[in-house]
Amino acid sequence: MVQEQQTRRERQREATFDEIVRASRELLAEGAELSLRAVAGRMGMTAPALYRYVASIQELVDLVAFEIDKAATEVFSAAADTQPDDDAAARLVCATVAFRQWALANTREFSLVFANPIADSSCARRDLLTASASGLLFTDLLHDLWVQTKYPIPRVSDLPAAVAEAVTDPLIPANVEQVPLEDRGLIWVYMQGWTMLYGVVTLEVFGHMDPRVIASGEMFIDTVRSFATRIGLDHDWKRLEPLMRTRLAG
Amino acid sequence: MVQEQQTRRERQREATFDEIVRASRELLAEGAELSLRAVAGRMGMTAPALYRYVASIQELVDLVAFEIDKAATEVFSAAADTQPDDDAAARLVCATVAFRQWALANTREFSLVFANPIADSSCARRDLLTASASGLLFTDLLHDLWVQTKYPIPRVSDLPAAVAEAVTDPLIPANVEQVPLEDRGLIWVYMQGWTMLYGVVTLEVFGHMDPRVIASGEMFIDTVRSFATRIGLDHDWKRLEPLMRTRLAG
DNA sequence: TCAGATTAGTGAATGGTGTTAACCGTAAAC
DNA sequence: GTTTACGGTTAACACCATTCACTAATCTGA
Repeated sequence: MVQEQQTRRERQREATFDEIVRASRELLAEGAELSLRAVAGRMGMTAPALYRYVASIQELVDLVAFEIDKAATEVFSAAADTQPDDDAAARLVCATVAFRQWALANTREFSLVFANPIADSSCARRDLLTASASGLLFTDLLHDLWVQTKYPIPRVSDLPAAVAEAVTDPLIPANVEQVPLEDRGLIWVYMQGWTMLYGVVTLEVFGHMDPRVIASGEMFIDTVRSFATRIGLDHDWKRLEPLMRTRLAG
Repeated sequence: MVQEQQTRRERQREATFDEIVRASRELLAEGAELSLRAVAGRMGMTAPALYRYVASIQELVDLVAFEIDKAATEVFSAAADTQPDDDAAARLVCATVAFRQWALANTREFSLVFANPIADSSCARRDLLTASASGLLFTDLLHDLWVQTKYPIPRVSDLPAAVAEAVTDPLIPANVEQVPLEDRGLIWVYMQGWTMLYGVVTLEVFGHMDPRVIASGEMFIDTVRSFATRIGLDHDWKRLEPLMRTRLAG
């Protein structure tokens, strides 16, 4: 279609664009700082040339963060796929563990994607956030579980006004087209879960927690169990906890 | 005592030290970046002079973070003190709300104190963390509540090994000398609460949440309620929630 | 009291950062 | 085939942390 009649220049441009984010991610993975000079140097260019592709270093960071999120989501998704389709609970648990393990193993990447202020509310930034891949994955997993088990969710009419508005017309990542308006309480449950997960993992990544607790992962397990009861998985916990622990160890 | 026979130089040095953190906090409050040049410039000095007082910019940041934490804790403590001594629940709730409001009003300070990686585990850093004033306040408030209501806490013997170790010999801020070994399950409850509180507030501060939910504070309220049930305050929630909402609005 | 040592500051310099401006050759467009 | 736009360059500016050599003031001990 439109893709096919790409001019040579456009293809070239896109290729360098890809190389920019690739070089950036390599730098990050090597533990180096992300800087225009470093990125440019790695591709045999000079720093000012990058301004033909990004308007500022912040835009580059946002771009890279978006790509990292996409790539990490592949990992989480693969973790979920180790479990059968009809076992949504296990799939959710495995993705959650994968998220935590990835965060601890790639702390600078985690900081970039999940601990980066969105304060300035620049349009580009918000758009990227809204399309967050990991957000979509976890809402999907939670939705799948709900379809299978129909755990209790609040009625939209019972939610506070601001929340009702947010779940019926969400800006935050959520594949909500598929879920009918009456069941949007599900989004609220998702937000609750995400808040809890985010809390433990960020605390662990930043090291603001007893190192022995971090190493053991007990607070993470405790948090997941807490949310598990919230979504009616108590009866299943005897099975899910060992699964979690093996996943954490491996 | 020792203080009195301070030599002139020592007094001078301490005064300059205080001025450094004061200037740093002023910069932060004005929304400027914290840099050696800026701090030195504000005090009519040059940047290299600051190396007589701190070994690196990171050490300055840690120092300032420590002082900010101390000052902020005064604010949280004052919020608790608006409630009578025998109403530990209300005191805890008010301090919690104060924490959240302070974090949202002073996001860069919050990031400095609570979203700063402790990765390098430099001794100085760890020591400061262990002496975190806000951590001490919240453990105290939770302890007071427990003394008053004796809400259920896990037995240390029921806790996972790593957790038991962490609560009997804590590195993380906690005034635990006063609480006997059998009751150290309290520390675990504290860690759970802190994790939840940290999760919401950090998510809100970084803007990784629907702006309408942030503005309304509903997720924050929801999280506090969730923890309130955890510490046996369900029966009191009818009273505590309105208190929270007035505090959030004011 | 006075010499020697310690201390708190300076200016200059190094090497790093993001960013802007002027320029230039080459590839695309008409 | 001429013109235009693009993608790169170099040079420069304004920051940043940090180190070094040096100076002037203060403290210390004989």
